[in-house]
Amino acid sequence: MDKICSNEPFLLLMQTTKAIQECIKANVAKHDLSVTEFSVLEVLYHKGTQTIHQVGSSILIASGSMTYVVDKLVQKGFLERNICPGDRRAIHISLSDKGRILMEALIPEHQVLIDSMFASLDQHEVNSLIDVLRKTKKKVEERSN
Amino acid sequence: MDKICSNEPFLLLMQTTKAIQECIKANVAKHDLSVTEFSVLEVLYHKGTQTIHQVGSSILIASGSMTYVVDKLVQKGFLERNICPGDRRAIHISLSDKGRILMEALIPEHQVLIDSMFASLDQHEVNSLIDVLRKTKKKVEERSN
DNA sequence: TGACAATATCTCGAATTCGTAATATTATTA
DNA sequence: TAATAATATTACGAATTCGAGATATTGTCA
Repeated sequence: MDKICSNEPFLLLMQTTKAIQECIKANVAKHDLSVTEFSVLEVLYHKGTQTIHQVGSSILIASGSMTYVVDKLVQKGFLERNICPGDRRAIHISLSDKGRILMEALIPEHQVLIDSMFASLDQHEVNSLIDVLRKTKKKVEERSN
Repeated sequence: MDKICSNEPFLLLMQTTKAIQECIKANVAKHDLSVTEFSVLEVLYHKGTQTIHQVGSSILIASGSMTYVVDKLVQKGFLERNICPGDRRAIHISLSDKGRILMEALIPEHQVLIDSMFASLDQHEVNSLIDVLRKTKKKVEERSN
């Protein structure tokens, strides 16, 4: 978004994030996945079996969208729906063998990609970035309340 | 996006940007505008009459999406389509009186909002943020080529 | 225990964005 | 100058996301 705005940090923040997201999108697209689909698989890979609701909360996706993306991933054979013992309202989803194999290959690759994006920063710069972003995020979230 | 990822700056960047975008979205929604619609009006406010293609390039929106959003804004009475003298392929868009009045009120308010998001940072921190984001953006863009 | 609130998922329609193809016009080049 | 390439917009279908409502189930409390 090439917004016209005198606030330089704002512009750079938007542009940098957009560039990063494009990069991630292009990367997961190689494996015929959308960013949302990848996020779902990522959560399941790290946390194991979860309910649809739990995953949706993790990646901040509406329930109707979760139904859609879970359908897609089941169609592609990367995950399975199962009954949730103890709560018949909920549905458990977990990686299929195919999904686990995919993610075992993808996760390290993804990590390297993310790390490489910040590889030009020294430790001091990383700490400074973390500090400044925390402050900014806090400020923005205060405003939302 | 509550991604599971050990890279702290990455996570914070995504979360902070998301928080900022939500905030802007909520703010323009008060005036019955989407962020994309606001962006179009913002470009026209600052640059005056532009072709649809020029505005689309500025805010990085596909041509088909531009047709859609321009239709919406014309319906709402905020802008006008006009012939482009000198190039009969192109179409000029510009703020209507109603659109200009809206933006004269909205732009300063928007600027205050954006500035307030970074108000907790001192000059040194702002400079550091700019510097670090520039480096990171450059790094990511290199990767995309 | 029975009524009612809360929760989880799914269905469905609306909104938005993209990409490709079609159309019209302009620019280039042989 | 005629043929071709490039450009600007629109038309249209596909993909994705959201939110409200429907259904089933669980939790709470009088």
